[in-house]
Amino acid sequence: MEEMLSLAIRTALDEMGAENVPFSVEWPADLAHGDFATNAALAAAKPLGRSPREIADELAGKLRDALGEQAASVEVAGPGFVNVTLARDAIASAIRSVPAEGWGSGSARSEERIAFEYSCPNPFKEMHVGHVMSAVIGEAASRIIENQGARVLRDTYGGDVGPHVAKALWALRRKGNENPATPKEIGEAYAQGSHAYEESEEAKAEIDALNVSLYEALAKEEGERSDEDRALLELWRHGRDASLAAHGVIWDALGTHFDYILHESETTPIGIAAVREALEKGVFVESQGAVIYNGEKKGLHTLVFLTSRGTPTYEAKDIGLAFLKEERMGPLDRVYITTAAEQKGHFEVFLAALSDIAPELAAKTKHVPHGFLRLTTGKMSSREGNVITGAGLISEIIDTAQEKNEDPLVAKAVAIGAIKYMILRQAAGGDIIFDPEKSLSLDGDSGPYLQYALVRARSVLAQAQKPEDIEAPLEPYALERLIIRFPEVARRAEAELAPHKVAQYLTQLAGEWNSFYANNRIIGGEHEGYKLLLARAFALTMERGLNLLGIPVPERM
RNA sequence: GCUCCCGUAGUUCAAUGGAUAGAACGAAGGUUUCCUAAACCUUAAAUCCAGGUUCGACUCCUGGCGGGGGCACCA
Repeated sequence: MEEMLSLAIRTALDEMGAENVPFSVEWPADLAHGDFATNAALAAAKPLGRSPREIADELAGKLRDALGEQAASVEVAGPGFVNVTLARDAIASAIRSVPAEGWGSGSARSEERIAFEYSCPNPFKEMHVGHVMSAVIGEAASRIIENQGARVLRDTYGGDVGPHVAKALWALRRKGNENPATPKEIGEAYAQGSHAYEESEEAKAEIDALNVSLYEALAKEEGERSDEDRALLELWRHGRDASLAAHGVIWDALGTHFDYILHESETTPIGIAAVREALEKGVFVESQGAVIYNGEKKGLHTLVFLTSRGTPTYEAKDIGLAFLKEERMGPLDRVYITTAAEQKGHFEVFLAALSDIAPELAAKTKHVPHGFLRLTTGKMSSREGNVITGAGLISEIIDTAQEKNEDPLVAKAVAIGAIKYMILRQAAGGDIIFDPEKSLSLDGDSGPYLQYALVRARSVLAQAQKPEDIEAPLEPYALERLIIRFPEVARRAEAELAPHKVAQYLTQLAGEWNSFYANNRIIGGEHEGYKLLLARAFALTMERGLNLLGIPVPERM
């Protein structure tokens, strides 16, 4: 419908001599202004040298002819907007034809193969809320992209080598723990190692040495490894496996999964080789024993890629990762990488370096920054003991949800819905302010609000006879006009990679449904058949919308 | 110091350069012989400051004030 309108406006403008004037077709904030509005007359006023009202009148006339029975009215309003209100029959027929499958899907990306990286917790550390945020955003974005026809390959990438691993391993060895099984043991070991690293010169030296030893042991062929290497690697594998198993539990709870789990230990050799090769070509330079990328030439920071000890930093590993993804997951049309916004500067330098090494890889890579979850009670820090782990957040919210829901499955769906909505309701990239005292909202602007609206609609449908298509009431409900916008909302959310657009829309939709529900008797009321069709269309829309966000739908509430 | 991002009701967030800046929480009041009151209906309440561009500015530009991130051997 919107496309048809755009085309009609374009044609009309062409006839009036305003060929290349850009214009927009938008949804008036107030439904009283119609279903669509265009600023075309305002935009064309200057180039045509005529008054906006005059052009708007002419344009409205042309649109009336072009749209025919589709439009109930085409009116000029305000300074020169042209508002189009859809005809009752056009709306009703759109409501009747909402498909049971695939409603709101598109084909804009149907030929594309896309890698989406998110969550990315490090082994040897507990998953914290940042990784949960990333997982929620990444899963929703992946679904929104898939909805436009693309094949999305989800991947997560973690640092299974590096100083943080050395700290954990060092502490585990100190305690004589050769087979750590729980994330808690590993998390504590990491904390102890970090502490020792800062407090003791001796420990620092040992940990640095251990870090290098691990890199070296990994780089050797199995036959070249010493007993010491093998023992270190075994401990390392135990720790990594235990961490990954714990992360898997949380990913499951969040309803996400990965097609590829990639590790820094795999990207390290590729990254080092690529950086060394590029060093010879002058992409990197040596400075104080380290290999650095001089970002100043592109207005960026200068960053170390290979340290003076010969170990790679995560920028070098990311170079390796770009190649590894292409090799393992490719061919890829686009590569999305989600990280915390604080890494923006680092990412720019990485991308600048990559564009010098492999421009085709850099060109298709896009960074998706996300904010932090911040506490109203102050900054999270392990010293303060107010760090929220992913597991802790989830179990806390489930406890809250359980107060109203005895059924654990329902409580879980409500809790996960609440967490996901909290993260997805606002534009990704900004911090989320979380008040642990108030916990999080299960009323109003919340995940459960959306779930509840859907559960009620389904309940009505379950109790009613099969919807019969009888006459629609003369005046369309606001709910109807909102429902038919869904495909366009989904399309825009993908184009702008903005899951919150879906969340915002669904909240408005749920509000409109709740209002309709409260003010209209459906079963046994007037126009029962049509109202049931409307309830069905609403339920399908909400269901699809929640699905795009990855928010589960409980059977009842 | 350099650089990036942000500043909207008491609070947490929306608003592709458009019409009367929209929700929710909180506040005040109301709604249940009727399909689930996690709901609905009312009311009060906001664009940091000063310029500029534009028919039109929360949005773009300049300057200020305030907050946050980043700035080489962590990730």
